[in-house]
Amino acid sequence: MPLTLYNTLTRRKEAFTPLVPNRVSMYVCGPTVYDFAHIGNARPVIVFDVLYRLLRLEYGADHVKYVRNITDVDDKINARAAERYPDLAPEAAIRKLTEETAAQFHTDIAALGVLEPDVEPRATDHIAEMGKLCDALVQKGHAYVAEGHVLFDVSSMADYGKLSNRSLEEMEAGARVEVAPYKKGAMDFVLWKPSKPGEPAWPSPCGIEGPGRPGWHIECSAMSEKHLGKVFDIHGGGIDLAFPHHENEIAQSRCAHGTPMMAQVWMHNGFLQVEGEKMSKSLGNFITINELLATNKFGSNQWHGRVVRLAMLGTHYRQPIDWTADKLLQARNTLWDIARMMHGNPADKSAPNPEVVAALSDDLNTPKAISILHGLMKSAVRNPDARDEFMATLELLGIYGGESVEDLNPGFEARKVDGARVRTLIAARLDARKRKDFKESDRIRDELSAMGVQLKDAKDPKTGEIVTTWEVRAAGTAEPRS
RNA sequence: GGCCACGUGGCGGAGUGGUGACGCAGCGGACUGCAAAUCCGCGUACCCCGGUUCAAUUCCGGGCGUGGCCUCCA
Repeated sequence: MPLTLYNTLTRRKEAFTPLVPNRVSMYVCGPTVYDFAHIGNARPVIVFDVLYRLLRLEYGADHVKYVRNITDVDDKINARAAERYPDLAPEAAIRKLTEETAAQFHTDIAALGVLEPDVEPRATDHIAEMGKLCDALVQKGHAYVAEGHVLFDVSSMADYGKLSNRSLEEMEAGARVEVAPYKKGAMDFVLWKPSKPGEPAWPSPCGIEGPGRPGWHIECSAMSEKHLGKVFDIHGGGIDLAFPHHENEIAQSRCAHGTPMMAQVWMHNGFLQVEGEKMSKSLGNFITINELLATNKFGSNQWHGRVVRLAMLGTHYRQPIDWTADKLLQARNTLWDIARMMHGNPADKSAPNPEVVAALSDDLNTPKAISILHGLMKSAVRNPDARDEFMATLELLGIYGGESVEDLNPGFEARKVDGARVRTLIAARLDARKRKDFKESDRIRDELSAMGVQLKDAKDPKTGEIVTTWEVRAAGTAEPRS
């Protein structure tokens, strides 16, 4: 199936061909680990996981290398570490903070059903590589040393600004911040900077005497080169990173290596809003992945990770997404339907549905894929033979992993009912129904309903016997249809 | 101010130069003692104004609205 991807660099959808035949390399900007990952951070994690799965399907699992980094050196980290662990030495505080935060990140996104990347490099393990990049850039005249800093000279690169489609003149005209006196050009950016006491510090490159630390963008240039090479296939991240982060990555990597491109395809997921507003701490609508999964803070419910994932994939990745409780409710209903049918059905080695593969191959059209999925679900209800393909398709999207309805209903334990008592009451009701004592049977049904138990009567197709099944309704605003 | 993205029915959300994807909700019906579930059926949607065209929601221009980015900063 030919794969088409929208390339921010050209502002077009383009047919995708790996640079090295049958070998796909992908780099996605991961988190800066200083705090809980928020729901906006979850979007690229989920979106590029779908792409990873699709690429593995097309090229084979061993032919795709997916690198997603962890940035563990950053001013925000330094500040947060000092704030949270004032009694520890700076270095120990930073290590503690970054390790804890990275572990939390892994826990949170594992619930979203994402595969692990092939390599998850950390910035602090690549300081030497960053130094080499600095050296190379200075040697080639693309960077200069000033007051202990290494700065990239943007005027040395003819097409700087191509990714974000802005010219140097425009950017300089729009600059709102005072320019540091040691910079040659207003848009020059830092590759390396001196460390003050208490800040993380490494031996500086480019002949600088004092210790220092890397600037923001250099870590991704270093890590992508080490793990994927000087030029690779796909680079992904949020649209907010296009400028300056990715623009500067391109500048560093291309100028250091003398290559015409860094990655051939640049993909950016759209921004996320919450209930129609920008997500920000000051608006009080800031929501972390963990809060979604483990608290009732959003939409008065806990949400299973698969529900979060399905809700996220309901919007095309390049579109802005408005994160609402209603989306989660709809996703949960859909997953409940899936779980009712598929729970306990072992996964099969079938191929996923070709139409869904085609939809995903068209620049990851997940909403269309999900719509096709609804049709597959109908077929699978009627025809158990269709379930293998359905399951394989669910697997490709990563939206269902064999969970039961109860699994998909976090917080279920809190509402747990006495199963033996429920079964006794159901038996009594069936008995009353046989006697046509409908008053009594309705009374029992109401009693169960008050306990949060919903009954469903069905006839056994073979015997004609009435079989009653039951489910516990979820708490909160949205009553499931079960 | 500059650059960019988006604006589709009650809601979500694809897509297309000419027969109203799909889901949720809603309505009608079948089935059921009732209820739930299930099944069948039901929708004069494309922000506004111009232009191109036999034909525009789809292309072009302008407007309005929403959002993003605009240097080492949170």
